[in-house]
Amino acid sequence: MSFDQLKLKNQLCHRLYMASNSIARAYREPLSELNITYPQYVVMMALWEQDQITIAELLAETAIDGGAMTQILKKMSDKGLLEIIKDEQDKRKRLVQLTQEGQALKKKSANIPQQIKCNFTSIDSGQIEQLMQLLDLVVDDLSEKE
Amino acid sequence: MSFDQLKLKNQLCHRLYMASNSIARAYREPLSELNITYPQYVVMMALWEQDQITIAELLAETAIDGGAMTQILKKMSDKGLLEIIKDEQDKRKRLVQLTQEGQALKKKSANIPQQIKCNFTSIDSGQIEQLMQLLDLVVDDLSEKE
DNA sequence: GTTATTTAGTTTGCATGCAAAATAATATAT
DNA sequence: ATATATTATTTTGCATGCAAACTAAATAAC
Repeated sequence: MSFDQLKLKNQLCHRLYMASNSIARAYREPLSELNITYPQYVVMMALWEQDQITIAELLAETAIDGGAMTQILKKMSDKGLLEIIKDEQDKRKRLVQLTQEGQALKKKSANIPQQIKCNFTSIDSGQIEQLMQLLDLVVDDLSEKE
Repeated sequence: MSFDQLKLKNQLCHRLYMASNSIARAYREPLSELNITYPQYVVMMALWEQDQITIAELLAETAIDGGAMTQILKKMSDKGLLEIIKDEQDKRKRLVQLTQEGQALKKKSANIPQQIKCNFTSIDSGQIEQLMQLLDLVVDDLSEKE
């Protein structure tokens, strides 16, 4: 056998690894000016769309690890971006709620997508759309199927 | 303004994040049977293609972080998969060399690509090829340009 | 109505990714 | 030749991703 399948150049996983790390790295500088990390930015985006959701809902939206989420939310809470309040109906649950400062950060972030897109000179928006659709297929195929 | 650009569903970065994590997770089980982690597998793939290369070359091939690489190689060396030897010409450099055990692992890994591909039911090999090409464009656009 | 089970979150231990500082050795400059 | 800069690699500190164990609270079983 040829072992071609084991060559790095033929691995979708490695392409995803490099692309994901590359783009997360591209966000570092713009986000550091807002004093947040990339996963924290993801949490913010989720909350800007839907505020006052449970941690479980936030986990489902962001696909961030549960163990990491606890730490991330604690840091964001310390920074004054959000508050974690108890759900009186179900005391197991906790609700995440943006502070005014957290809400205000949305405006400061409005230009970040554009900043990132500036990097893309050899790929157009149609191809990015196509890329996202293909990635959705990958994620769907790999998600828990039961 | 609409802030549509800040919605999670419109973020290429988040698609890449989910896809990359999903596929790395898919490798966990098959690789745990070989007693290696995903980045260690990437190092192995690089070395199966080209053995006895410097750490710098290995970093370039794999795109793994330099700081992490030191630890990864140490663990792989402890497991007896490879050896790190000094370059007598240039004493700053160190060469990475597979052991017999490391070379033998290639055969045991031969079926892993197929195992992973079994997960893909809604995406065909043509689309995967297309996906990899698009990812290459992303990586190229985001790589250090100087 | 206790007991068992499930659900929501947190904690822990390990393995990175990353930036920045530190080390050691080679190459350059003057 | 010696000071300076560059290269190769390691170390350190912080922020996750992940699996597994753990806690607390709500549900289901009986």
